Amino acid sequence: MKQYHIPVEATLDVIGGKWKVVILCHLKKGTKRTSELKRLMPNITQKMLTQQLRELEDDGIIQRKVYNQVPPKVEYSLTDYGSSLNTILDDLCTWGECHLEKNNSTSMLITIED
Amino acid sequence: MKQYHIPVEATLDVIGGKWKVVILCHLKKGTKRTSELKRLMPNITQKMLTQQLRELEDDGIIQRKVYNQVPPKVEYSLTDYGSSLNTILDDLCTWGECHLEKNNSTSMLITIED
DNA sequence: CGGTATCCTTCCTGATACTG
DNA sequence: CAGTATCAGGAAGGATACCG
Repeated sequence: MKQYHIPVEATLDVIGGKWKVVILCHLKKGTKRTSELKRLMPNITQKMLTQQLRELEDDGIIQRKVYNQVPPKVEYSLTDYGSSLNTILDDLCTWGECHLEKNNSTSMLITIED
Repeated sequence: MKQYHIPVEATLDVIGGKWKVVILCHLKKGTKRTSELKRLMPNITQKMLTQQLRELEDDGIIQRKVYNQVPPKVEYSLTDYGSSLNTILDDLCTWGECHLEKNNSTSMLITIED
């Protein structure tokens, strides 16, 4: 069993992956299909997207719903437990916005509209 | 210039390093010497500790104070700007505590007393 | 459309030695 | 004490091709 030295390490184990916070920020706004997530994160590879989604699912943060149809359709959404991260996710987003403003670098931001 | 797709990526660029949140959680409780940080994080290597501290310093999150004496003494502390992360750090810690409790895994936690 | 498998690069670790 | 340097090995992440 894994051993931590301070509790925050447990949080990082769950949301510390390179793309997990970004994925959760998108899912916080609502259910998304795999292809939607991919489009919202142009720089993520298919492999990493699947991998990070699986780990979040295994930790009970997100829910995976498969529609048995052709072509396939898979939807991801936050679980109730995952929603307990909403405050943190909001604060992380807000801090990022302020950080960008502070550096007069709003031009650094490209927002892909939903 | 770096391009982001959503603001939270800017936050992750600053505190997304493998050990940065843990370091910041320790510094939030007060100024620490290098050796203290090393003791609080037994699993971090000297190299990574120095590296993560440098990056945090470059981003204006922490302050490095060198005392010109023998043996050398170096102290690290949060800057005012770094303190703007305090709420986030607290929430991350709290969530980790709840997560550990939920999994009935308080035994997973080893706290090294200051 | 969603996911796997393979290969490759980069980052991180561990150990050790060395400097001011 | 704090930091740098080196090098080997492992883990995490990325690029590409392929499958149902």
